[in-house]
Amino acid sequence: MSISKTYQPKQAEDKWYSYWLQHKFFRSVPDEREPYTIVIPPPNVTGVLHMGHMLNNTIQDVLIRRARMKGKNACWVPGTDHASIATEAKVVAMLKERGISKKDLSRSEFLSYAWEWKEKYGGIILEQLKKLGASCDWDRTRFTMDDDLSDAVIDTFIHLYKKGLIYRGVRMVNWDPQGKTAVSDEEVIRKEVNQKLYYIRYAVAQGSQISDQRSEKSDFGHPPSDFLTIATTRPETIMADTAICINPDDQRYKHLHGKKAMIPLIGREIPIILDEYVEMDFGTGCLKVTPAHDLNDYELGLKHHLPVIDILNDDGTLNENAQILMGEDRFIARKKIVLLLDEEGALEKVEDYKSQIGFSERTDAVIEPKLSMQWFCKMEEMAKPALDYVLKGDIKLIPDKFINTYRHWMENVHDWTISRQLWWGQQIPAWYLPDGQFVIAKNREEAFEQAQPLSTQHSPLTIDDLTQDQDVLDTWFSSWLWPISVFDGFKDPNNDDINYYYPTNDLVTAPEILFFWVARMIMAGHEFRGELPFRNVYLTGIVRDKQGRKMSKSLGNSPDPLELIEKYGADGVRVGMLLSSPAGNDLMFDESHCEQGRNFFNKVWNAFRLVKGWRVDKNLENPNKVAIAWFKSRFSQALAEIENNFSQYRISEALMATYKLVWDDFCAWYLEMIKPAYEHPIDRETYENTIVFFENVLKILHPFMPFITEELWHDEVFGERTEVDCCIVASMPEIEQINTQLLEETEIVKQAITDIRNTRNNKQISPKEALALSVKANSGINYNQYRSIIGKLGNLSAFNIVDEKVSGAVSFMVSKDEFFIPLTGNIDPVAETERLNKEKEYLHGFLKSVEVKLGNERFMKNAKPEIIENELKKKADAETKLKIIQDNLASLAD
RNA sequence: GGGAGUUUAGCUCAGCUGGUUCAGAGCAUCUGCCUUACAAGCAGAGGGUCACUGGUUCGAACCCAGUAACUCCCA
Repeated sequence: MSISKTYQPKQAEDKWYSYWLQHKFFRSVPDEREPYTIVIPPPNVTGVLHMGHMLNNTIQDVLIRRARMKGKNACWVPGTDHASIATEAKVVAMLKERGISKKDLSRSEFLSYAWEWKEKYGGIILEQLKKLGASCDWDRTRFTMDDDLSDAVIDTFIHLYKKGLIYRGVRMVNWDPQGKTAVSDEEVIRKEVNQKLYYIRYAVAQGSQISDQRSEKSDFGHPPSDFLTIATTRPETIMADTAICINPDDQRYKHLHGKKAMIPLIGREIPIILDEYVEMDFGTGCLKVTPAHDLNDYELGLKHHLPVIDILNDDGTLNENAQILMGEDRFIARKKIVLLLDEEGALEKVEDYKSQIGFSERTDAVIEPKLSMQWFCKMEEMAKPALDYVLKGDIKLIPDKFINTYRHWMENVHDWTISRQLWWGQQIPAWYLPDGQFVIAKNREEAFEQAQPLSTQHSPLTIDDLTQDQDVLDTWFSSWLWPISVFDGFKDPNNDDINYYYPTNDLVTAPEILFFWVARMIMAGHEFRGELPFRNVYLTGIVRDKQGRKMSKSLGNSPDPLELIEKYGADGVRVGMLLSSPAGNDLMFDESHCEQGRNFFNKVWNAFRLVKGWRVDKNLENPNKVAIAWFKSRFSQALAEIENNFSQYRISEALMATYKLVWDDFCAWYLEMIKPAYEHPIDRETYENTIVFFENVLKILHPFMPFITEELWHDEVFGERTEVDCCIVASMPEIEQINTQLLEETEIVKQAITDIRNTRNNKQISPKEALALSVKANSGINYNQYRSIIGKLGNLSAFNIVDEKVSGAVSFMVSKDEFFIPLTGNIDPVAETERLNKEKEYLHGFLKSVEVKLGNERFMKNAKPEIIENELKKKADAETKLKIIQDNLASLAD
């Protein structure tokens, strides 16, 4: 069987992915092996694969494949999230395109459109993950609105309600006027925005005696006692003002105590109240208090028992309470009211002003603080044990710098707004009686039973008198159950799956959703199973572009992952994603990383072509015993390093260690050491060892580059393979004995070879021209062992081990050993002397610093013995080298 | 405004308990090679006042304090 000159990723990827599926290698069922479990952070059904997913899922797949090869029962559970706001927005947009308005649809009509949309597009992202090579157990695919998962949501709602952890109340919430729903604090993105600060005059009256200045503009505003000035960024809300507040200590406004002010344009009278909350040096020191439209004002209003006047409709337009500009959008109203105020002479000035404004994560609309009736979940009680898991180290956050952030959040946790004014999602199981009382029940029948005794009506209550709450639950209210619900832990709390797979092992996710999701899963795990949901949380970074900007669709700076796969192969992209992404650090994505990944698999492919081309001659002796022994040791050494990196979740470092082992040690050194001359056969022993090494190389590469490794695994050079003898389920090589002396000596040999090549470079001698080399071994290394390696890689015609210096030769020193290349015609004694003098100078300086250290009484007294010993050794080594150099200088002078 | 983090080669990052004259890797750069596995390559090389200022120590990239710049979270 011949092998093509280059690797064809696309073909191999399709072939092996379906082969793996067909042979159910991703499938996991409980057995006697140790489980290793990851639940996927379910991507939104509306999602298309972006670079963040690529990074996240590559890491998960590396972990899963590695665990599988280490003999664990590896289970990666995939699925999608119903993402209520995002999906509902998508469906509304789709309907709009078809000329249908949501208003004209009943709830069930709308939902049937939504499900239709979900069936059509909801699976796209999972299909895309397959292209990446994700080895999920697809038979276990779940969706957060599957019947069982929805049941779990409703049951937990009821459970928490009964426990007193869920309540209903009027609160100030973040209102998204575009999505027309409340959103949680975590879904509000704050951005700094250039705004205007408007200074507006309010007339002041004695008690309730307000003069009719309103009609006489000329009188307005001259004597300071006649008006006060407030500063606001939101002039359109003045109609909702219910007080003016000043600091009681503010000397400027003592005269206003106990008086009243009048709102311009509408002439409503409001009290002037005193509170230390007001900062005297911000704005004018007079604060307009608008309880309905500002959180702080709302709290101030509660304290001072102020009325609440809400002037906004759900869509952000002004309502009849505003008295003026009714029906206008809040931003248009702002512009118009400024003109009106100016006309009336109530606008003093306008300044530029920068401040933070909240935007909806989902719709990007400016968030409006709004009072509304919502459902809440109490967090404090559940946060406590969830915090302890992390503080005690039962759950590890990687990197651990996130522990602080986590603690800070958990200690200051506030109640969670769980209702959303949407249709797509789990409808809140609250049922209202005609008189406004409500019961919490799983369905209408149960609700009716509970409701009957409560009824205050004269006529008997009928089941149809009940109406269910129109709102649905926050998406995260289903996501937080994910690690339990994917194993049916609610429906059947003692089933084999949940008992076997739960708690899961690792969770790989973005730090942005540490609180949204991770913290709440920990709470849910404790609340509903009395156990943590996972042991390690690997927090990835954000994928950014070269300029450090977050990759996003709107910026258009994100490459299409599928195109990248097309261009560099899935293996190339996987390696590219991992090359530079330590946990918790943002990843500056650069396509050149993928190129590096592609070059890497190309290297592996070509190395394979070399080995595959060899012909074995059984009669040959093995001349490569040292090379083989060296690579064995080196492989184990690297394996230990890789192992150690993985144990600390340093995945990019594990990849780099693998990369260097394969490229440098295996290809550049080992294969070059043993490579037979062109068209010459190889001995059997070397060949067989090399085949085993290659197989081991494929194994350690597999988690990073699953496709090419599987492709090569099945080549005939490895002998017959059964149908299920695949790289994906091969067992990882184990660490064997490491011969440290051999490794150290080989490093010296490699350095000597480099120096030979260097000499060639400097003297412009072709690599093809064989050279003679002599070594005076002062270190005790037996160079006979390395004769063939040095001879081959250095292209030597002779290699002599000598006891005396060779005069008239180019020389170099590695460790303590001296090497000589007789190149009489080529030596420049002046340059050589200069070089040696430089070396001498350096060693003198070095020696001096060591001697100073050793002569320092306090060093000798305080330093650890092994450090002193090391310094003594350094001294001795330097002295030996110095002596050699001096000898060389002397012989040059002859 | 409060809290956290970062700052080491042109770029991306290592540097674990302070101890090889002030330091490593990959990529990029430069020089020479189309040497029948690989130019997506081979062989070499250069490149750093470890952000700044002080302190602790026999000894600091590492510990402490302050300064600056950037990033993130919360208000």
